[in-house]
Amino acid sequence: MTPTPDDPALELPGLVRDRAAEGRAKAAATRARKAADAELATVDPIARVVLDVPLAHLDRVFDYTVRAAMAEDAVPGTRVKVRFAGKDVDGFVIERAAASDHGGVLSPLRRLVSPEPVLSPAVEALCRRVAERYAGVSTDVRRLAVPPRHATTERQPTPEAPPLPVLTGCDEAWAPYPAAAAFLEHLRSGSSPRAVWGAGPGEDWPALLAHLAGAALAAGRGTIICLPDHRDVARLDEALTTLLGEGHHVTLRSEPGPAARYRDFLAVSRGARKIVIGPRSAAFAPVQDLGLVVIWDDGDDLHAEPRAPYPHTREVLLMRAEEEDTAALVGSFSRTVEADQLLVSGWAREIALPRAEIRNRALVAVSGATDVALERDPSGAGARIPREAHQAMKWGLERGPVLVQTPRAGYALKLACERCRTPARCGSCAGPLGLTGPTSPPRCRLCGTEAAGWACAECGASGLRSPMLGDARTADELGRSFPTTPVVASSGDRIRATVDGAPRLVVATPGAEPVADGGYAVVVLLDTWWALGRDSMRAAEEALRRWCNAVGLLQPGGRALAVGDPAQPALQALVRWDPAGFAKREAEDRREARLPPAARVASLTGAPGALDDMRALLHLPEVADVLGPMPVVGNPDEERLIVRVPRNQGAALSRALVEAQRLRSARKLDPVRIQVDPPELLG
DNA sequence: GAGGGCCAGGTA
DNA sequence: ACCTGGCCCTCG
Repeated sequence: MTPTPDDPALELPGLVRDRAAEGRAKAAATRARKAADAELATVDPIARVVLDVPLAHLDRVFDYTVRAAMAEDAVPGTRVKVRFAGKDVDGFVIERAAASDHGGVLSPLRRLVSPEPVLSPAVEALCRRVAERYAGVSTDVRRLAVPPRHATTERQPTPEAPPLPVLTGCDEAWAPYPAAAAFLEHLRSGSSPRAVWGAGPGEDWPALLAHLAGAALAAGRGTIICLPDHRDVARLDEALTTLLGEGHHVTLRSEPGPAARYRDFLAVSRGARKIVIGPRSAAFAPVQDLGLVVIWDDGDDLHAEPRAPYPHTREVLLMRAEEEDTAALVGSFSRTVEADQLLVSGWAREIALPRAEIRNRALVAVSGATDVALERDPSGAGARIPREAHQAMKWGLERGPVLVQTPRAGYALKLACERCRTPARCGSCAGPLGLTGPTSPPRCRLCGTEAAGWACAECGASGLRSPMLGDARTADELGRSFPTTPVVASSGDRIRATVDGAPRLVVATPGAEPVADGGYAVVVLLDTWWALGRDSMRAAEEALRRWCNAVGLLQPGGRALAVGDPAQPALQALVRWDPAGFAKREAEDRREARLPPAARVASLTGAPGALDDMRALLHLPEVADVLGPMPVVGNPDEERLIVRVPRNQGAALSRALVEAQRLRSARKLDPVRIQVDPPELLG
């Protein structure tokens, strides 16, 4: 535009003139804008806005003025665009106010993205509490809570819910649990009972949970039920549809895509649906008149959110129950130490089956896999599936389907020399050899090279044994033992959701068990030693949970047999169907080890230098204990620091961590990842 | 995150 | 007298 002047002095007056003209235009524009700005909303002209910026030091509200044109629509919970530090930033209106306590000049809301209030006050409060407790940024939590906007979907109206059918059968379904009557009564009368529910073996838990949601809805109260995986969600979805018909509940999931996800979310936020089921993210659903929150199988690690700030669904729901004063139910076939803590502290009551009723429902036994049998049959097959197990399967197959739970996927995972038991190695890369099927030769599990003519490097023997057997091998073996019985396998990426009630053998890995129509006649648990031998503090608790979930699939009066060491406490708890008692023992161990839930623990991960200055910025409670720094497995560039406080200092710990993170993020220091009570610390 | 003020220390 | 980099704070 302006030609480059040869002589700056000569051109200077021109520049001055240009500047003056620009200045006048700018001033006029400012005046015009000021005039428009001056027309502010007459009522509550201030909007408090949270910015969609994941920075700890910006995790607070900022005030903006609301122009008259937006006065009606910029309600709490709406998405807006605002000017922040010279840039356009997304945010949510949190509240409207008559005045601001900010000393400086306020900018106006730049744009109302949509008049749809998607962040309800209750959910906003929840996001803040979750962020506080997990020493994270509330923006991260809001992203878990509010799905991305889909404009087309938003323009469509949400169909109203049909009239609620007459509900029957709730009290009958819950009748076996004596304490359930009081829970139901309180739920219906609008108060907020809280319970830990130990479902009995063979329980049709989806039906019972559907009844609870129905009872709440009949009392005008909404329900959220979180379940670990999509198969559990599908089962409950079906039970709810059976009980209530279509149109009373939504299933929040991510699979059907952003449009469907947003449509279902809007159906909830607009109040047209009051029952929400789904995995983790459903815990944040903006259910109106929320009256009940439920978590099923809270020990499943799928309930732990893998994204920052790593909240656990159980904790989110329990916070919600407190904040919104709702009823709460923590249900499962097993019992976590955390659920036990709820009972011990008196926060919740127990809903359980009387012992006599448990005995009516299932007979659980242990069959020892003895060393004698191992000696006799070095392939291990005879010992893995002892005579008692075969007999139990035979008994079951006369009555219906039989489930065989075997802890490992694959065929023979590891091979060793038959004579000297030296692990078999690949000739070209020294990787471990394994079998993938009954007819294919052993292969290297690393490079895939076939090892057809293998001979042991130590002793020269050419025979291989497989000390570790997979579920495919188990299915194979059982197929030979029961030649006329159909055998189906379910594991890994080939999971079968259901089987009918016809007699058959179902071989499945834990968590992949199909649901049998009418329940299994018999459940056999193989290789129980393997699950117990995992290198994890929670190995026994997790093993028992998986066994209980399998035994949970029995038909009434069914039998279960676990193959393993009868002296093992976890197996004894299974035989007595006493996961509650086992959780109490585990709780005692954790208390002694000063681990959650007896303590609150934070894991701080980052570059060594970052951890050093983090420590300098951290003003921990007096009682805190700092462990480490220690190296992080699999990442040589990072170290980890563990900070531990007694449970009642948990809030103080989180506050200190947040404060340090604020300083760090303002100073652009290297990031430190914080995880509060990380599940993998124990596992 | 980006931009700006401020101080310290080095540079012309 | 001036530039540069690190530090720290503000941003509505």
